[in-house]
Amino acid sequence: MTGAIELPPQYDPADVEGPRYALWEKAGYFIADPERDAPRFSIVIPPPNVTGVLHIGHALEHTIIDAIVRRRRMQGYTTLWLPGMDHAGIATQITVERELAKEGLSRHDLGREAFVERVWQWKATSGGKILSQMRRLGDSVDWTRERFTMDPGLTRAVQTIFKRLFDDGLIYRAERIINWCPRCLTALSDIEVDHSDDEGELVSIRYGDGADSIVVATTRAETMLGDTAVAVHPGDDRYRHLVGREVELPLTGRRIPVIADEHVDPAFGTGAVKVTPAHDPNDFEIGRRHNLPSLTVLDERGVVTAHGPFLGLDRFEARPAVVAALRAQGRIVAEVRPYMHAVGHCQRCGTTVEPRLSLQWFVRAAPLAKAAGDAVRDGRTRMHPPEMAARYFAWVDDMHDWCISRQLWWGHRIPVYYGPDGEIRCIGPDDEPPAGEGWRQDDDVLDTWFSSALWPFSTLGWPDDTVDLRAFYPTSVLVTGYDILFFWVARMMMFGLYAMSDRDPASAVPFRDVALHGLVRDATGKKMSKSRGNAVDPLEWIDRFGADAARFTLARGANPGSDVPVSDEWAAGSRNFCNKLWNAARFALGHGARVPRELPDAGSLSVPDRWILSRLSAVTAQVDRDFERFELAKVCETVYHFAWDEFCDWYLELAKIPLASAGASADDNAGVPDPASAGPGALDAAAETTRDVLGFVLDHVLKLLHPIMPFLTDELWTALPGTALTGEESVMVAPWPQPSLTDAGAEAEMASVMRLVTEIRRFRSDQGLRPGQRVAARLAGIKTSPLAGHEERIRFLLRLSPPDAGFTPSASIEAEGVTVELDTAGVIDVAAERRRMEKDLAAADKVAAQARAKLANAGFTAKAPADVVEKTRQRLAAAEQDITRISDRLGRLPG
RNA sequence: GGGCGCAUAGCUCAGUGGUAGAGCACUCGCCUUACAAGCGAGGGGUCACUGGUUCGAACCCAGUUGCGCCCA
Repeated sequence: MTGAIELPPQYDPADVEGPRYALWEKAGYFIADPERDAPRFSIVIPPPNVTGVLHIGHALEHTIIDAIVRRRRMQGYTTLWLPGMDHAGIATQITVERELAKEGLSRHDLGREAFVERVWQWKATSGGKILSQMRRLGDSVDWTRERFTMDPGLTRAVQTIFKRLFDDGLIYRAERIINWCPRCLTALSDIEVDHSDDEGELVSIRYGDGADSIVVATTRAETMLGDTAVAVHPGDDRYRHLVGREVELPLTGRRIPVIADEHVDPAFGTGAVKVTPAHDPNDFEIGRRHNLPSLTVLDERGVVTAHGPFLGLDRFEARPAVVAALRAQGRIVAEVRPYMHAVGHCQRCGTTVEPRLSLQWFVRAAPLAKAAGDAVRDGRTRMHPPEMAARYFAWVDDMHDWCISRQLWWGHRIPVYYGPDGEIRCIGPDDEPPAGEGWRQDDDVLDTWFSSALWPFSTLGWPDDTVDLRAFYPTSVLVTGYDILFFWVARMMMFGLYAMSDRDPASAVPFRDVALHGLVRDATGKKMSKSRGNAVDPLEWIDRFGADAARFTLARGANPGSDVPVSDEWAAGSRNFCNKLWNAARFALGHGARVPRELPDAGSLSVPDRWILSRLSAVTAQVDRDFERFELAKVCETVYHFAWDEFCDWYLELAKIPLASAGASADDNAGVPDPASAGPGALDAAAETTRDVLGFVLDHVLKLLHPIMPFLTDELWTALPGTALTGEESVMVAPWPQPSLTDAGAEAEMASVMRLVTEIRRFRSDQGLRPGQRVAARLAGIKTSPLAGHEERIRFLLRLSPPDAGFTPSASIEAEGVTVELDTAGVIDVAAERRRMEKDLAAADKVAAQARAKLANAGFTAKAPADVVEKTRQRLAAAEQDITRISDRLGRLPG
């Protein structure tokens, strides 16, 4: 009948994944049609770096996004997941400069224009590896809308917003202390600096002599060459006599003033601090307040420029040299070494950041940041999990101005021109740059994050009023790591609200929901890193376990806002789950399962049918609830448990009864008890119903799992007869399932069957009876029990044969109101049976004691809800019955 | 120093007032004709500590200890 019977017994993802992705792409399923009459759902990719390759963090993020997007697509939304990359100014420039260096060239040898051209060439040949890797993962992105931050359209967006901000006074140029990387030779914003506690030294130096001397402590002795004051607290009596006087700055011969400033902490060190306005942000502020000169003593590479013996020394060479020279003069009063203190490092290259006084462009953050905070405060944008909003507020409510100029060539060049007479002109994308003698454009480019901050609308065509922009902005959800809440989320909020300020406030936000995920960690919760050697390569996982297994492993750990531990073992477990589904489908297809046009009416459904359908309804509803709350881990847990522990372990086993009975020969039918009353017609009808229910449940399970495990589910779904009824060729575009029937009675009945079966299995296991061994048994009392209709099912699951003429029960077990008498051919392990019963007795005793204690408490019976009291009474009664029964049996055990 | 969070089985984590759970790991028995990447059964927890609220606390409150992260 179906070719599906020939499915191999093991699932091989390698056979399936590539062709299936190609099929989806060819069919155009990923493409969003904004003209279609349907609700819309959009997500922009957090743009990976053009120099990057797919790492496990991307795999996690993309799994989450793809799952969300695929479900919405199945729900009928016009769904856009927009892919693309950012140009990664510093990283890309470093990469290409490194290539050039192999040819013995620097970017200056090429010149700006040729260098930028060279970067574009590099991008064309070596950049964007991650895009093809995303296909391996199954990302259902709309490739026709792929964007890059340096594209003409996005560049136009950058120029447009720069000009607007400039005209609104929200962008300004100023000489400030900024974070400078002496290796990348560019300014960095505050958040591109990573702080760590490093070993250093704290050196106390005596400035001046005799009564006019004062001791200052510093971790950066070499900067003393640029000191222009010593500051003390105005209320500090120790130094009151010195304020207003001058002391001699050692090694330089300069005399510098002692000043009083409120911001000096009198309790720290000696209470006196050296002031180097050109090389320390705090000192810069002190300098501004007191009109101190700023003396730059280090150049852009961190080399000493102050004339004297230290000229030309690197800052880290100059430090010990300065200390040695001071020591020689007897000016070192104290040294603490090692001294742990916070040191900033360039996020890209790790070099110690140098605070540097320079002329840079800044975004005035306060008004933009306030709007960004308010949008979350008033619920226009919701954070998941909500606790994360606290961090967001802490950042946006106290945001420093953002340094946006970078001394690079790769990036969006600042659209500002300087005239011969000191004019400054900012031009928009459609303006002619000023021509004429003496005009030149600013040399610097903008921070990459400046363009990334526009991503949710620049990618949709802004500043033009495009169809896409109208259809897909605001985007529905932003999925990203909590570690870049500041980098990205806050800035997209700021720029989105600003650029869209002509819209109503509720639809000016760049996204309605922000779903934050954590970092992927190893099995013991350690951060993954190349140096530690514990990093997982997602492509290797895909090769070894399949993309679906890799995705399931990640999704299964994806609790909102929490880190995600993973290991090879867990990925193997996910692969096993894939294989389980594969085999469940193999069984079902081999037995004629097909998706019915509609479910058979309730009257022709068996109790197991109604049970599994009822459970499926509950699972479907639960999956929907969890998807809405971005609880991917719970989605996985729920479906995994249903598919494996309920559908496979119980329903499929029970389905073998009607399937084997119908039209089967006596031989095929071995072991399956014939219901004496049913004729062949009834048997066939039961089998047909079972085929329908099997197909129905399988169809739903595959749909529910498709967002997480797209490849396997589509492979099986398309093999399942009946799925194409409504014309869909792929589960990707099939309608998302809805709960069907609910039947609490069937659920309770099946729960009872399962408890009984498990109880007898326990006996069999304790007695060492092999699983396959048939045992003659009598189910006494079943006819009058609630399980009356289930005898053949119980017999089948337990491999119990009917009592024959010589039936001699050697053991009996009472459970669920049924007494199961077994003929174990006289062989019974009495000791094992005694252990089993004593254990049951102890358990019942414990339950009874707990329940009795509760009921003895007058407060409990008086104040607890009636149903809770009643349940406790029932529990006690049941336990007491068990105690009586088990004690009685124990007493009658031989020996 | 400020803020946020965490502490539940060997490991990683769910569980937000009413009988402590899952995956993996572990023990025993099984090639039972969908699946050994499997099947059946089992062991394992003073829910960090102390106090409080409550008839009842893993859960709510306060404090303590330890750990993590963000910011300065």
